[in-house]
Amino acid sequence: MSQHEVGVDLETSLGYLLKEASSVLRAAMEEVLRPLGMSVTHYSCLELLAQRPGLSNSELARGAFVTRQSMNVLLQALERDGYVTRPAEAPVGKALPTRLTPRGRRSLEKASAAVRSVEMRMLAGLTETEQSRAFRILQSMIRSLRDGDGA
Amino acid sequence: MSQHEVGVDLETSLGYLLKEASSVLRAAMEEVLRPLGMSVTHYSCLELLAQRPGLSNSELARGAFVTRQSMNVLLQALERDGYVTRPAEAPVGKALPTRLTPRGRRSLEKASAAVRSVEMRMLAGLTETEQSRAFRILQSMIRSLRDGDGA
DNA sequence: CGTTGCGTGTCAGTATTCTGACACGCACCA
DNA sequence: TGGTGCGTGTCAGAATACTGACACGCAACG
Repeated sequence: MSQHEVGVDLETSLGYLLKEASSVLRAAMEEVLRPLGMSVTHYSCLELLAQRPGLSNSELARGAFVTRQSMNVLLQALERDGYVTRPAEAPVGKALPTRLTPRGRRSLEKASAAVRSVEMRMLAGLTETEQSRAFRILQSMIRSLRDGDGA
Repeated sequence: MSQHEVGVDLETSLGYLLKEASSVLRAAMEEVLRPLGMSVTHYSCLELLAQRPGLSNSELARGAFVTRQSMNVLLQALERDGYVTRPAEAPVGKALPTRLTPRGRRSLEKASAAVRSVEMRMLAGLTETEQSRAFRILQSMIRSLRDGDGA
């Protein structure tokens, strides 16, 4: 029942392995983020804002792979606790550009270091060449899946 | 602010790319599974049972990357709808070995073909060599993260 | 000028998953 | 014989994310 399968063989499926890797990575991130009182989405939001200041709620949602509704609840909490700021009025359109406060930036520093250590650990057994290959391969997978999206 | 970063550069982070790939793959799977009235976890459970009959609730949960509590609610629904069977009494210990019914097997066939087509699309732009490399690289990442788990 | 399409923020309700906790069965070892 | 550790199934509650829907601002086009 495990050879000449019409379906998907879990032992050799790259899709399954991809999901497993992502799951283990997420768990490892949660582990180091929990002591800092931060969730993965929480961290993702702050990191996105540090690298691309002024992102709107919808853009943050896309970057963190959640819906804008979910990101909005998070942003409201972050704003309430003084980690980010949003203008009361939209400078253009309806999009509210969000920015980190000094407190948010400080909070991110420790988290970012922690996450970076996790990523280093993940890549520990790989050569530079393998890492570049992994990068290109993953990008190819993403592109292939996106292209055939509405086809 | 994007070079010599202490933190994580989203543009070059393998961790971020991994999450993105996983997210896109999940979305693609949901898209082809929805017409069949099946969620990703739903499908994962059936596929696991097809390839490893007699798995317990906890084992299925680990295989599908959810908690046993979540898997249990799913299993109860699947059992109620006649896709799987579980004995009333545990043959040994407390673990209840689960098996697909003919109906479950039939339902899985279409889903498995659909998911397989998604995986084929994902790998369309990759050579055989690249696929083997991807496999080994992902396994290395998983092992590295798991090893340093409780360290 | 109107209207069509697209992206956005937001409200409400639903679903899903998770965390915490308890009791049970088995294996191991003192 | 009794105790300890581990894995399991299950109940209850909370957190989280999602789907659906609405109104608004902007740009493109007739």
